Amino acid sequence: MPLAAPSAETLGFARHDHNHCVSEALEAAEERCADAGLRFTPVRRRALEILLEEHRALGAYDVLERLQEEGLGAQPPAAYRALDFLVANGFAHRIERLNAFIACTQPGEDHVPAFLICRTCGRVAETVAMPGKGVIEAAAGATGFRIERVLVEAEGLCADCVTEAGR
Amino acid sequence: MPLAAPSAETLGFARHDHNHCVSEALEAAEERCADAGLRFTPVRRRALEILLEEHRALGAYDVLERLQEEGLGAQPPAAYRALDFLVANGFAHRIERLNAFIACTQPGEDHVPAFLICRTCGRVAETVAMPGKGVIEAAAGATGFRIERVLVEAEGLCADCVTEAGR
DNA sequence: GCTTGTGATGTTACACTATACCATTTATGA
DNA sequence: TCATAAATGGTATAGTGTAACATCACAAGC
Ligand SMILES: [Zn+2]
Ligand SMILES: [Zn+2]
Ligand SMILES: [Zn+2]
Ligand SMILES: [Zn+2]
Repeated sequence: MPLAAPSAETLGFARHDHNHCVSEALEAAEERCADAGLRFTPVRRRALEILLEEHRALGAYDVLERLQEEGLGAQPPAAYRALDFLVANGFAHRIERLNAFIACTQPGEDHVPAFLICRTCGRVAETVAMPGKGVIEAAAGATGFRIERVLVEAEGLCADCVTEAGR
Repeated sequence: MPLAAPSAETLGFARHDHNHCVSEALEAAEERCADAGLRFTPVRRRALEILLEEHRALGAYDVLERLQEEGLGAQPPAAYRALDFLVANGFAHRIERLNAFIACTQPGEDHVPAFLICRTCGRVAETVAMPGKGVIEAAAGATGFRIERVLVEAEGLCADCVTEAGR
């Protein structure tokens, strides 16, 4: 590693060794795809890597832009296809509020993701929503609605931005 | 009422007297705007009425189309402005998952709305999310994130569509 | 009445997000 | 090898949302 020092950047809102976390996640994805008989093609791999590099939500066109720089697909469908694959197989999530995508922080584990979105700095943290205990589930049960997927996204200010604003 | 019989249609997923519910909600909105010093203009009133008429989520362009038929604004901004007003003042909600809007079922009351979205028939029911008791709030508190707004949207099959599919 | 400021509306033009569709290539498996 | 399915390339277009500026309506104060 000649120039760039191994960096500790902010993931979600916590610090960690970023280089390590990216490569590890990619390896894990590779392995999981092999096991599941999924094709982890160059475009899909690179798309995931792009999402992992930034720990924030990226729009499909942001991803496309980076893919284009490397000759991996030049049109919107290329990005959407890769992202759809990642979302469908649990490697990434879509943030509806932002029309954007983010790498999953616990791929492979069955979970109901929830997101904390800072409206100032745009960073996003993934956490987990309470499974099966909410009032929503109760209301659904009462009316016979069968829930297949729950989307939870919270907007507000992250700790750093609260401090900024508080001064 | 000459031709159309006073109808009992489906609100969310429950039956009710629809004519009555629309007019009542409009009157209530009128009153609340008067009290709060808000201008409940023709476009805004009609936009709310449109949302109330259908008890489902409508896209901004669906609303625009209906407004156009009556000469109330011909361009997208007209619809978006009216809808923004309704959302900002609690008369309607935006469903992020659908890029659509729906009239609030309990305007005036401070609540965290949650939605049940049927992926087959497209109907949407509003219920309430548990305020302050979820794991999300706990995770937010732990990291110093200050939540300002929470978005909860559940996708699945409504009772009718479950029955359909079950056969 | 007139002025003035604010908020609402009209209008154009454009930016951003997403998909339908068809042709071509690549991998998989009989 | 050949048939099949999956993935990609590419065009075009649909759908969603806003910036920016001009104009209009209204209410408060002179
Ligand atoms: Zn996840
Ligand atoms: Zn922040
Ligand atoms: Zn509501
Ligand atoms: Zn249904």
